[in-house]
Amino acid sequence: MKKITIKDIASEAGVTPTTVSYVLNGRLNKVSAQTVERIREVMRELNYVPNYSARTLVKNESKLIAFFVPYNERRQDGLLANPFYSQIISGIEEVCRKRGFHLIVSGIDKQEDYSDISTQRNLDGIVLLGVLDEKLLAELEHLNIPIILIDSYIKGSNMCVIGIDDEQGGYLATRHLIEHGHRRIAIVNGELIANGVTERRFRGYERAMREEGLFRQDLVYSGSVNFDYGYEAGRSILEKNPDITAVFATADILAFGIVKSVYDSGRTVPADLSIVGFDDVIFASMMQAPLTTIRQDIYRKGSLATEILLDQIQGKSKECHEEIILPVQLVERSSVRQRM
Amino acid sequence: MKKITIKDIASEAGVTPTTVSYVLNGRLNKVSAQTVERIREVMRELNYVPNYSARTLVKNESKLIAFFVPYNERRQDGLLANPFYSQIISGIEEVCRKRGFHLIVSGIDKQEDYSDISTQRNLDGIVLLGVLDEKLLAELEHLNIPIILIDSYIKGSNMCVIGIDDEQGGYLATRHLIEHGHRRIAIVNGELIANGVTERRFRGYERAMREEGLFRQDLVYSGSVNFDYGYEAGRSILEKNPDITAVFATADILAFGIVKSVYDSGRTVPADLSIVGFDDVIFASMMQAPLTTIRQDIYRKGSLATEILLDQIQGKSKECHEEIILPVQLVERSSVRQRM
DNA sequence: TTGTAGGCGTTATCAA
DNA sequence: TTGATAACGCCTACAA
Repeated sequence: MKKITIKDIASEAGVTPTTVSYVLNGRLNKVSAQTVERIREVMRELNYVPNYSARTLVKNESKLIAFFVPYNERRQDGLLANPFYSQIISGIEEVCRKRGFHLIVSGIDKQEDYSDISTQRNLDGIVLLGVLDEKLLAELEHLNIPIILIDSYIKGSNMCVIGIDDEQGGYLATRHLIEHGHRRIAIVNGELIANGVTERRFRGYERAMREEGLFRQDLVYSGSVNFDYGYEAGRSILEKNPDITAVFATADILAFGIVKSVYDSGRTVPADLSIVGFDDVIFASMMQAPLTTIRQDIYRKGSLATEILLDQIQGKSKECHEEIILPVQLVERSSVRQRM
Repeated sequence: MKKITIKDIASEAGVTPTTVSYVLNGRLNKVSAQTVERIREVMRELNYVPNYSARTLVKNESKLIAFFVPYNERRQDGLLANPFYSQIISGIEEVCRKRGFHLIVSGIDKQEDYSDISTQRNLDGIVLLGVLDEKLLAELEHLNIPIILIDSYIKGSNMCVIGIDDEQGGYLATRHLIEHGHRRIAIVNGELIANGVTERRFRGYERAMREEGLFRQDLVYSGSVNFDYGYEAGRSILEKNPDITAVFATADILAFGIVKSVYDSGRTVPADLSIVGFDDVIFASMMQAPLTTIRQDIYRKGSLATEILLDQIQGKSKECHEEIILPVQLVERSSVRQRM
């Protein structure tokens, strides 16, 4: 199947490529109404579809953005298997599609990858998840295209940041447990990387605990953010610290692991252990004993980030220096019990 | 930041763009060893990154493939929120990355979208999920690029198809329940679209049931493949058909809904209702009462599909007419009880 | 071993 | 209102 180009349209319509290009780019005041109509008709007949590579080359805009996810080699079950990622991609993809952009999705390990893809493809913009490396950000600024950071607590200049109030979320979760009569409340956590979201959630926990004089270092469990670590931490709590009555898990996926360990040991949630999660991943509400958790609108995070990014790309909005903080909210379900 | 082009490299190295292009394209026999070295060095110094748009334009290959997911307007929670999708994307993305391709992810509603994106971007290949429309396939063949179908039971000529033995999976699941002493076994199902995967799974169920003379039309529940319908079907079974002791759910997500409805009615799994799912989505094993289910390797489906596609693109493999059937396997966990 | 010239499909500038 | 022409960055015959 031969490719239809602007030239084919031109000769078929009896004009030059230039004229066709005009109507293609909406310069309708420069072309007579009837020529416009004729050209349009030919385009329909021949089923013309523009070539973005050519267009990108001359216009220096690609209608292409990328979503980059930091990638650890350790994670062998696949980069995006975490439901959190898929929900966020969902939001990004949908906005892209509706606004005529295409979306490249890629995991990233080495630093250069970011800028390589971006210059190779002439990306118009980038959505970046959870990046915490200042050097990297500096590098990215060189690219000179709009970038929006999701869940980062450091930022480059002229980059939008969108996130949630993680500290407040951690505080809310912990307060909820305290108000339900719990005193010995553990936190199960990812690695406490400086400026990461889990660190903020931890701080919220710490604040709530200190307010009541309840904070103790041996209530803090730190590992990786995945099911297996949650399970492990759960077992350890049940076996070695049976006086702990409640746990704040800084991610639902951790909470799931803990819940499982409770049941596997013949106990139940919330009778034997109360749990509050974080994220409100889609599965949190699906469990038999639905998880009380801190809700953030993950889909919205992705879609809003993309709206802002595309606005910037299309010059609809100024450069963006402030942070956008989406609200968090405690969703009460069935994983916390009231103690006397 | 000025863009570094092949010309900059050339002038810096004291040669012409042609020579640079040679080393870029591995025509090393055409260039003297020292010039190669010099050019390479300059490229490193200047941090040269090739422009894929330009390259695509002349070579007519883009190093870009797309993953298309059929999109229903009905689904408002976001296209990819289903963990099944995220696991499959994971597999696709990783193979792409490792083999130097980039991946576009897009939902698709209207038929034209497929071919539009593909010609706009000069896609080198396409991974298509669950497409059942013959007309569409015919259209796609026009594109004349490798396409691989995942989970389709109809196929165009010269398209690879990769799937699993859905019929066998349905059969295995049902046999498992029969062997555990169940007689009244319901099936909870998506819409029975001709040639869809759920239809095959249904057939496996039907065969197993008929073998034992157990098949009855009123044991068949059909709706949409999502949590809510599972819940609804579960309630209906418990209330109106309490003599049903077991259910085969043709997707884990349906099973989750059923499980929830059982617990919500004050009953438990598997004491009051035995359940077998299908897919072995990542959550299936995470539940407190882990789900007995038919396992398919979703990640592998994505990665293998992509390997095959890229092989075809790079001419490593011939055109592909056969179907690839990945094995399924019953994973016994805790959602089925033995009846006397 | 290296260079020249033309072209990939599109847009932008300037002229007609 | 339309058309020539050059340019975007790169590749490939072909020539030197």
